[in-house]
Amino acid sequence: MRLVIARCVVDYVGRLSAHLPDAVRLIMVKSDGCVAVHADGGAYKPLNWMNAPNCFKDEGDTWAITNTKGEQLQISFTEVISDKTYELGSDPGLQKDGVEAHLQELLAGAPEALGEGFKLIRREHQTEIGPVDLLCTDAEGQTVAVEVKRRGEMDSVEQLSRYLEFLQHDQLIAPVRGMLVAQEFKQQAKTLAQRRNIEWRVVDYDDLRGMEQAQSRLF
Amino acid sequence: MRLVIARCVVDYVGRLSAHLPDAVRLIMVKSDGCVAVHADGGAYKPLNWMNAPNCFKDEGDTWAITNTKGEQLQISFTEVISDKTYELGSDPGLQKDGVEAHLQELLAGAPEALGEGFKLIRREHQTEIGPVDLLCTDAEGQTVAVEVKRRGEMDSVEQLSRYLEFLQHDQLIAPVRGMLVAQEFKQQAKTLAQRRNIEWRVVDYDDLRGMEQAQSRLF
DNA sequence: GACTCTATCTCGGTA
DNA sequence: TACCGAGGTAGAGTC
Repeated sequence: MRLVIARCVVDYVGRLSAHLPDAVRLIMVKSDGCVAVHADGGAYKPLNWMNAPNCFKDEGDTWAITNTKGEQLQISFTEVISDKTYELGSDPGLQKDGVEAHLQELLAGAPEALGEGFKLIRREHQTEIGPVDLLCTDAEGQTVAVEVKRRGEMDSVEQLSRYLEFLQHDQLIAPVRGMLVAQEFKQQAKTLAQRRNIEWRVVDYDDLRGMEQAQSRLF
Repeated sequence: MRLVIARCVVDYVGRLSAHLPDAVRLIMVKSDGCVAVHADGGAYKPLNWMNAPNCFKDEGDTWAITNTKGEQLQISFTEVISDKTYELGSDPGLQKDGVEAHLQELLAGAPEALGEGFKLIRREHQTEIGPVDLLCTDAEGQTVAVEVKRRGEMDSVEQLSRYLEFLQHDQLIAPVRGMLVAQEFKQQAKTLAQRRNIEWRVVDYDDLRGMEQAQSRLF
């Protein structure tokens, strides 16, 4: 990784045009070739950047970095204060826990957490406008389309509404109930769900984990 | 700005849990107190971070950074390779050109780009649930609610649908046509728009600029 | 402070 | 490759 502290002017032309007047900044060049220009503030997002893969041209006091789509980042240096390169080696990578995918996985393994007699038909059921997280049947054998979220907000209700709109026209599946499942809900989401005749249910991540472990001990 | 190159283990506990095994990384601390942990690859997004404002506790070989929501980032150093601080000064900031606001501006100045005989009634027409980008009349004098986007996606169709729902109940305005305008559209957005009886139209940014310039030369 | 919407979103998955 | 959806989305603007 190359770290350059320098006074510079930066221009980006691509999906939009952006210009940075002359000032001292950090320019980070990673070993995969991506470049980021950071100011000393403003969270982790750089002011300007160019992802890998790209073509890097060093013209002395100006760098011209172009990607395959023709977008270009140009950095003109007026004063280089520091220029150092470090060997970092490869990174073992980030391990995440507690995202939506895990919640969906746990629910697929324990559909009865959604309601008594619930059985899983399939995960990621494809429709014309995207995949429904879980397709189940309830105790009466009626189909239930389930949308799983970490937090239930308005757009979750709309997403499920869209799916239902299409599923109700699928003769193999209709009629369908809609159910929104999340660890917490915003009041607005509950209100909208009720108006749309969509059920909502709070599930607890740790409880589900417990159920899964209890089940795995049974077999 | 403080730049530390170090072998370290990182843990984040907050909205999710994330763990980084021991490896050499760059830790960037900006003057506003935000912290970012970068690997030597993977675009500009850090592996882990904590935005400002936060409480930074240096316990020697471990940093504990906590924000007001109780989320915590913990960095344990096993070997510090470099630790340097630079004065960057304040940044004049980024100047952008070519975002949605400009597209809306150009269309407001050239409504005929939306269809023959189109005339602008007003921009940012307020409804109970938010502003409609452009309100126009078509050649027949019927009102058209126009939503402007850089890219037309499903969310855009939903947004316009919501507005139309309210506008159709406004006796001064109804009946209203809905039109989605963008530089490009996703297929699913087109499908959903068609189902909702919403028109969609591709416009070209450079063409619009040309129209505007041609018009300004006329007067 | 809460809500809404944009973003050179980024990033990972999948067809 | 393109498309789709999640995100510790972040960040800006509005109310």
